[in-house]
Amino acid sequence: MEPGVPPSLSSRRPPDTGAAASPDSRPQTAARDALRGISWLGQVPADTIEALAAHAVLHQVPAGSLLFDQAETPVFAQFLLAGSIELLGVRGRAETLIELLTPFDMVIPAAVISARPYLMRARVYEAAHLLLIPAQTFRDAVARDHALCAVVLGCLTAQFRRQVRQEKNLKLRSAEERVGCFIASLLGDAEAAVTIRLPMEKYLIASQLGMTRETFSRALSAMARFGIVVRGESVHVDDATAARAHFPFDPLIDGFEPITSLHDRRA
Amino acid sequence: MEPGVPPSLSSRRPPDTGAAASPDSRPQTAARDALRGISWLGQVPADTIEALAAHAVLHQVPAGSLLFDQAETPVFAQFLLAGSIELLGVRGRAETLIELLTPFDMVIPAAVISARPYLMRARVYEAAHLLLIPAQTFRDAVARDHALCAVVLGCLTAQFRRQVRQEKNLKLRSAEERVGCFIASLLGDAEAAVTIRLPMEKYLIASQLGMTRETFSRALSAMARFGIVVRGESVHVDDATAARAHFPFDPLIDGFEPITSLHDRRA
DNA sequence: GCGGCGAATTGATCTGAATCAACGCAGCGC
DNA sequence: GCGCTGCGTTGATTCAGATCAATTCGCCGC
Repeated sequence: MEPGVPPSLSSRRPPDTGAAASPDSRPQTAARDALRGISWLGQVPADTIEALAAHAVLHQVPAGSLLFDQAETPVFAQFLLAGSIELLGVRGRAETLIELLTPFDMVIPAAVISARPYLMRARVYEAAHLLLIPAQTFRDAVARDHALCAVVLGCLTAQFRRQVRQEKNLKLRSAEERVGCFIASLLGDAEAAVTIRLPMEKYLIASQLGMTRETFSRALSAMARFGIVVRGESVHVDDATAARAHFPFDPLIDGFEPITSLHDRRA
Repeated sequence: MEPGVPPSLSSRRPPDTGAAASPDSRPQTAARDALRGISWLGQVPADTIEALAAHAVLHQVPAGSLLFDQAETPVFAQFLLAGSIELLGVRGRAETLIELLTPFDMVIPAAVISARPYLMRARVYEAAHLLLIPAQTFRDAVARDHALCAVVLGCLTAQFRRQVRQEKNLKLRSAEERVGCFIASLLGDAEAAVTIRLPMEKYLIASQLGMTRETFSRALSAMARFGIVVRGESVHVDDATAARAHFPFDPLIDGFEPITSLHDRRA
């Protein structure tokens, strides 16, 4: 049933074996610096950051690894620092991609916060760099620190809205339109003829757009009608303005969804 | 493109005209009682409840009304006290149902919290009873009161997880399976033959299950194979246990998703 | 050079569900 | 009574996109 299931079906390596962390002479320092690097945690006071860092572990995970499976109970709160992670709904053998996470995001905070079983499988797409904090430690910190609670709320808000956007894209546009809009989104504000490069392998893009490789390939060919010619990973567009006109940007579907905090918009 | 668009296409009555509220000699008292009636707000201290109630308005809205449209900026935080509300993704003429809200839930807190445009249209399904709080008042209260922040986080968490469940149901099951599982969920723990009643009109169920009336009707006929016979709004099941076996309950899709607060599971 | 392998392309076919269309059958107003 | 209108059923048709199958391309190791 499912488009885009990567071939390497995971060298099962649950992070539960916290031991395998990258060795560091002062691990807490590294963890603290990593947390500091997440800009949307900026509002969180230093002592809470320290408390989290004290129990944190940094982890590198190769592509294809299973981070956790659905029905498992969250053991760690996880921050994605690099790479990407696919979140999949699973039923028997069938998998369906629900979302693709990129830095700097949390891995399903909804399950961690509610201390209930994951509803999705998480598999590493591109080799990832994670920061792990024991789930209970994290929940305690959220319960104690209002500022942390507020930024987690902001993070979850962004994830919710991204999911709505994704669902609208899938249900309101045809496969060809999705491809066209995806290409259009790569054009930036170019005016005339441009040649750009696909940002990743095609089967990867296909699964993000919710279709099979074959359908994606056919849709790309069909783009020729609009002066969009794809050869290999390079995309030549005769007239960027015209292309955008055919596949108009919809801010309520395609727009970027930043993680914001309550306090950001007080001003 | 869309299943289940109700006929009465909204007697546009935006709540922005806060005036139309139900008259009450002591409106704040009524609002406070309403807020007290929302059990998941239990953790929130009395003075915050009072502050919210002071600016709150109670509102009754008939079926079919448009609460707000996508792209609008939230004016009120809204609590659904009775009735139901459909949340729709819209593109041009096409609508697609994303979620159906029931009491006691907030109406897209994600947009209110982030102070960004709604991504969905909200239309009243069954005549609704709402409590409105000016958006900025609500955001300020969340920014000031940690407990309120925590329960809103819990509310949003539940909504996120419900949406994941819904998406899995749609993408991992066929139309017929969805219908079967829906029927099975109505059986409770009956063992042998039972006759039950459909909880609402069929076209309504169809749209909740993400299909057209026609497809739903055909699927119901097909249920006869499994000893499930529908006539009018009554459903006769020959063997409830067998029916459940054909359409097994999946706790990661069908399960109920309660609104929980961080503090609930401290014990 | 060769062989092998996964990604990509292309074509043929299949299928689930939407769409289109016609009709039965309630309830309601007059 | 009449006709209306909205729900529900049933049948025929269409269609987008998945699936199946066959090839080609590009890349890597040797």
